[in-house]
Amino acid sequence: MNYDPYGCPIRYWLSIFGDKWSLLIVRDIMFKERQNYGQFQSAGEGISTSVLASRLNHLEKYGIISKSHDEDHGKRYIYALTDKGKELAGIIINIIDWSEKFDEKTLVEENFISALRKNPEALMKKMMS
Amino acid sequence: MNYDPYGCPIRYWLSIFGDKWSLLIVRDIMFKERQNYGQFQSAGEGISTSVLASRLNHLEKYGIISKSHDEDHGKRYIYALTDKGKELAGIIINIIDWSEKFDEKTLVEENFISALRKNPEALMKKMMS
DNA sequence: TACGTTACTTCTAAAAAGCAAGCATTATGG
DNA sequence: CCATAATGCTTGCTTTTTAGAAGTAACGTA
Repeated sequence: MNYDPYGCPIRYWLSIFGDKWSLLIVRDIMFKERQNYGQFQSAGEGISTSVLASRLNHLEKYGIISKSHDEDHGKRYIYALTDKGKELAGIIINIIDWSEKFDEKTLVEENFISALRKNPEALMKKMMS
Repeated sequence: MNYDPYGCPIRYWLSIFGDKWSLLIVRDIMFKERQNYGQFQSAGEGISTSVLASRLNHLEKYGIISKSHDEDHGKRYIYALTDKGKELAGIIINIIDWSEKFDEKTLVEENFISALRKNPEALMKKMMS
């Protein structure tokens, strides 16, 4: 049980998601249909605006999210998941599964958990669409 | 597509693994058979000793790793994955899969990747044993 | 052309991480 | 039974990162 230590996939993951906020932004887009700056900020998680700006840049730079003008709304931008970002679904499903299993305080909708454990592939496809 | 915002599983994950080092320690135990302080420290990743000590405490506190005396070796301790820690295998497999797919610089043994994509369940069981 | 909305940037203080050094505990060799 | 070495930390200081409040810039609307 081993793999090449150079170009480690775990380190790559950590270079993008090794902080308290980046994965929450992905979660917000994926599950909560948040898509612009104000929505991320007022999500109640308490991210400071300076860190939010830097995380959005970071995620865009690494190709996880895209940024485009919202035609109908002044200076507003729309942040969305790229394909690379959507394909985080598999990881996120596993995180949800694991947390639900080991943390008493974690609450996940029963529908979601049973879908996850019965047919994860189908759930993933739904999440990525 | 939604789940209850309270007791969020992603936040639980981040409370344990939302930093640059914790997941690397798990990787070291899982794949590199490292199991004591000196081995983690000299792994070449550059973790500072004070942070290493705090991360090991943290992981132990959250039930990811266990700490026991090495009977044969002076003051040495053995750090090992608990069941909860071993069950991170599913998440880690997905991270490896994703990184390999999207990062050119990431290198994973071909055997591992093909095992992962052909029969992830079997690989997981192997990893957890 | 003033005003609200949105998306940031800037500044300062607090917290965390990095780094070098030192200390404590447990063998081990003389 | 005392000096030495190996291991696992702890401590104190410096540097980097984050938090929080405030301010600015771009855009559309009245």
